[in-house]
Amino acid sequence: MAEQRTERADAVRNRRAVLRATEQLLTEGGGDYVSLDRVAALAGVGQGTVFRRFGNRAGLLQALLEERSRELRDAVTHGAPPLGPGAPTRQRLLAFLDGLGEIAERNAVLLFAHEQACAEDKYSDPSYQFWHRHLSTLLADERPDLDADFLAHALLAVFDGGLIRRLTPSDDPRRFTRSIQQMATALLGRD
Amino acid sequence: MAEQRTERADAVRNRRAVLRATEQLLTEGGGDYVSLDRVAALAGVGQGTVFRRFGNRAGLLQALLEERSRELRDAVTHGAPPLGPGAPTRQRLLAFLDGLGEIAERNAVLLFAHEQACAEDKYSDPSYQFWHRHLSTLLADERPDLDADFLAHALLAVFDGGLIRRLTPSDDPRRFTRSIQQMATALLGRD
DNA sequence: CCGTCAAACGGAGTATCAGTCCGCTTTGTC
DNA sequence: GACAAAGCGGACTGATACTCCGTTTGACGG
Repeated sequence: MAEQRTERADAVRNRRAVLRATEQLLTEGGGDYVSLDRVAALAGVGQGTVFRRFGNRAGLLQALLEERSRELRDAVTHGAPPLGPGAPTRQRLLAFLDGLGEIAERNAVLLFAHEQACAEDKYSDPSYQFWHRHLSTLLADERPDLDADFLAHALLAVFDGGLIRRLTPSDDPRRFTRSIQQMATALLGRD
Repeated sequence: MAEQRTERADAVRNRRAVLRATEQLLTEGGGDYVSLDRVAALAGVGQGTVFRRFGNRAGLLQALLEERSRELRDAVTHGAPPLGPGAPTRQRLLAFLDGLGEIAERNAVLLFAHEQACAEDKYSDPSYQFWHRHLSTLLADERPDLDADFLAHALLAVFDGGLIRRLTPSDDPRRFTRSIQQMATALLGRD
């Protein structure tokens, strides 16, 4: 609970270097290109450092993903409408899908690499659980007659890196988001 | 196109042995336990044989999966209603989800291993494309106003090995199928 | 400014796999 | 039974995730 010692200066420097190296390798050569020795080499650190910091490959990608979705997470809990509390449920839901969709579209490669690395633990990941809880709550509020827990999983399952890559042509980068919003609307019905 | 030579007797024997070995390892120790040298050893063949026959790890799992879904595939194209042609679209769709759901529930581990191994190629897989085409056609027929192509991908995305494992408690083995049927029904609306 | 020590580091080492290669064996056929 | 083609085996390669431990570094009290 209490306070943790301040992170050592070299530790901070290295953590950043590793994340930036990961980003660079990811854009340069895709998910498979991000091997941990390459990351370490490019960041100018030893492999041990990478692992001490991030635990494993999945943790590294996870950290990067979280860095890129922190804003949405905050907006959803403390932000203003339509994302944050206060707005009508249906509107919040569509706004949330828009936000998550944009992140996913812009990070399809990272998302895919993360899914591969996570394997089964994807569902125990705090980030996943957060999105799931949020979605599930909104869905339950709007359609108490349906199985909100399942539907939340189902909607999140569509945020698949590989699928999004297929469904995101460069001339229409928001195609995926539009489609999933349409799907959610159909799911909620006209009411 | 013409005819291919009949498969040599030893080849048949080995192919079967490899598939059976894969099954056994899968149930014994899960997806990660199925390494190709283990499969080869248990089947009593060399690794080369496994690769010549199945191409790679994904191909091996794919073959097993296809073996276990061939029946549904046939029923969908040539079978009697409610799966086959002739029945009302909505009924065919629910019957199809029931069939695919049962296969998925019973083979969640295999499904998961296959997804891991396939990586991105999952979507180019003939089996995937077949299910997608079928679903897409049915959806387009029932709700021409929606994006059937996307919805078919979305529904198939929910057939995720890891998710199904989580959603399939032993005391209620059809939970997943029921939920996805409910979801499809909501999606199609009351009409 | 310096001594101390826990925290952090580096990178060689380990274990495990997917997938290849090529000399040898089996099978089907005439 | 001889021949060619199809198939076989398993050692080998290359890649990669992750570990281990001797060494270095930085924060901090004196």
